[in-house]
Order: sequence, then structure tokens, then C-alpha cells
Amino acid sequence: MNADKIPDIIIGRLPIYLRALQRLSDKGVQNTSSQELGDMIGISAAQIRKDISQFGEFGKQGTGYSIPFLIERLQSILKVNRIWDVIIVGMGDMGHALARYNGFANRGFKVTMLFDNDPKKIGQKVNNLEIFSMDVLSEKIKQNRIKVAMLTVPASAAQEVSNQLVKAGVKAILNYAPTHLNVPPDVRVQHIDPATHLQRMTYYL
Amino acid sequence: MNADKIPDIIIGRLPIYLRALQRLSDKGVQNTSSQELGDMIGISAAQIRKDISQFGEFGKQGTGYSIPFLIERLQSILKVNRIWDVIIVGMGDMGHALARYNGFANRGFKVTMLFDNDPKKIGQKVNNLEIFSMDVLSEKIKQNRIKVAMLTVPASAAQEVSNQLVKAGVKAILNYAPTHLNVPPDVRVQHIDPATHLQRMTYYL
DNA sequence: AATATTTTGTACAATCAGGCACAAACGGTC
DNA sequence: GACCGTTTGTGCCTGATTGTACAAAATATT
Repeated sequence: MNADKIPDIIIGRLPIYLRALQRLSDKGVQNTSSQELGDMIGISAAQIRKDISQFGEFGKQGTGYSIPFLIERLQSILKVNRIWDVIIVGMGDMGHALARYNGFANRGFKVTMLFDNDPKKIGQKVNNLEIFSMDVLSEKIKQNRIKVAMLTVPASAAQEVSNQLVKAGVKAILNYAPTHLNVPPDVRVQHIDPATHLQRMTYYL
Repeated sequence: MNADKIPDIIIGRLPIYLRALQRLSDKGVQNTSSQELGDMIGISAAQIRKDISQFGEFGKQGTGYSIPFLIERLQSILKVNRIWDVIIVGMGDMGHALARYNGFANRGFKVTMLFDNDPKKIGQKVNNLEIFSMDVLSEKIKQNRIKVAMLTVPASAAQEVSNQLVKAGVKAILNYAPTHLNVPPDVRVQHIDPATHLQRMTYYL
């Protein structure tokens, strides 16, 4: 085990491995190899072995990896061997879609609260969750010790809302607004911007 | 100019630069420096200068970069100085949200067709666009020479639909299904999976 | 039991990416 | 016109990342 300082680029691949392993597990497969896993997800076998070996010797020569065991290890490393309560701020179309998404369930997350500043939306329910006013955002975050938020407000409001989230104690923000967020170093941000992702591909067309 | 072989990691940053520049431009700013831009988006000034200089000498010592000029150059490099017709396959909540998203307009893309295999959805309109049957997917893609698609079908169907897209001529796929897609080397894929993005952050909590 | 096959974990090598620092160029001021 | 402050583009260096190859370990086969 070499837990001192794992590069972020390796951490970023672990969820990919985990997703593929869960897929294999769902199909009833019990064992796999770095070769098979690599073929599945388009990553070299050596890279997978090296990444995994950063955290311990989880495989066995000759037979590869036990899928249930490796899943358990990766979940534990990524801290998704528990359920994180997640909030959604901004109940436009994207917020709605995420609130109704059922893909979080077995991956360590549960959407527990929704927020918007539109009086017409406040009090309504989406997927059995009430939409709260932004006025109670900070209070609710602190009360429920929320650490993870998805931000689906317009770009013009994103930085200000982000500041509120951080001030209330949120440490991980999944940002759907097409703008950069300025946050303190102890807060993590991941950006999802379809136009940016598309532009990254058109270069090659 | 050194166009031989630009690393993908640099291409990936250009849309970020472009987005920030357009934001400045919208505020009426005419000039900027690598320093200012870097502070905005959390990237070192040296990196920005080096990335941009891969494509030519767009700046001027002492004064920095002309924003309209740099925007024009980046759009041209990324081939978004035109409008790409984009289709959405899979009209669940995410497909709906993307169909109604108005953030593509000035960034080089326009959603022009929607597809689903649910007879109840076929023929309905979303954002003034009719939902077509999957039966006509290939035909419509070829007819309209579609190169870019957003894939918002369930994971279980993603690979098969992806095959259809590729066979019909699509070269860039924005994949919202939580699964890896196997495509030929001349097809680009970008993955958007909220659970994966979240798991990448929980490690640090 | 001996041999062949598979597969891991890692040492080493090679490549890639990012930061530093500075000459050169530009605009403004005196 | 000389000087000053600013900012680019780039050469060099360092550190990070990936690929190669192989010993060791496990299983399968004869």
C-alpha cells in the first residue's frame, strides 16, 4: 500500500473500473483479468494493474482479480461503500432530469433535497422530493451535513450559489453551469458542459 | 504554426479558453492577457500561452490578446465557426433536457432531430422538434449528413445504438449512458456520467 | 511430478506535460 | 528619442505518466 499521494489522474480512472466491474458482476461474472477489463474499457492492461496496485495487492497471479473483492476495495477507496446525500440546486430541465435519474442508487449517492429560487416552483414535488427555497439552502445543508451538491443554475448565478454552498459546508460540486467556479482548495469541482464536450470533438472532424 | 500533432489534452483546454473569452466578450472587454485569463479559469498563464502558441502567434507583447481575434481563431481551430447539426437519441428526461437546452446556440451546435423507440413518444414534439422512430435513424442521419450525436438511451441499449450511429456516418458521440462505448478509431466519444464524476470527488472527502 | 500457461506486480525506460525564466517586442511617459 | 512597465513566445528543465518486459506465483495439463 502506498497511500501517501495518489495522482488525481489515477483516482479519475477508478470510477471507470468500478463501473465496468459492476457491469460484469451484474452479469454474474466472478473473476476477471487486467487484460479483459482493459479490452472492455479501452485502457491498457498494464495501466490498470499499475493503478490498482497503488492501493494494495488485490490480484492473484494466474487467475486475476476476484470481482466482488475488487469492487469492495474500489468502493472503499472511493468512499462510495456508503450513501452520500446529494442536493440539487436549480430545478430547470437539467435539475428535473437529475432529480428523476435512477442511476445514483447503487453507486453511492442519493438525491435528498432540491432547491430553486422561483416562487412558482417552491413547494412543488419532483420524484417525491419537495423543492425548497434558496432562503433555507444554507440552513438545510448544515442541518443535514450535506457535502455533495449538483449545481444546475444559469451560468450567471453559478458563482454566487457556489459561494453559498461552500460557505455552508459543501465540499464537492458537480457543476452543470457553463462557467468556471472559483472555490477554496479544499473543495472539489467537476464540470459537465455539453457544448464544451462537443467542441472537444469537432476539432477532429 | 506547428499543426503536425497537437496533444488531445491541449485540444481539451481550448473550449475552456473559448468559453471564458466569450464571457469576457459579452461583458464588452476587448483585450486580455494570459495572466488574466488564467486567473479566471484556474490555469497557469504559461500554460495558456504555450497552448495558444501551438497554433500561431496570436498575441502581442505588452498588450496581450485581442479577444475578438482570439475567439475567431479558437472557433476556427475547433471548427465551431459554423453550426453543426446535432441529433439526440433517447428522449427520456435527459434527452428532453438537452432538446430544450438553449446553451448550444452560440457555441457551434444546433439540435435538429430527436429519436426514440417508444411508440407513445414518436410523433410528439419537444421544443418544436418532432420525435422520430429509431427505424428512420440511419436514413435521416445519412440524408442530413449528421456527424454529431448525443446518446441518452439506457446503458443496456447504448452500444447497439452507438453501432447504428457509427454505421450511418456519425463521427462524434456525446455519451450520457453510464457505459463505455466501443467505436472505430475515427469516431470520437466523450462520456458524461454524473455518478462517475461524483465518485471522482468523494475520494477526497 | 514435471511442464506449460496465465497473469500479477514492478523495475526500468521512454515519452509527455507543465513550470520557470528570459529575450524580444509593444505601448506609454517624460 | 530614451526609458519603463507589461506581456508574449519559447528554450530548458523537472516531474509526471505511460509502456515494456520479466520474475514470481498460481492454475491447468500431461
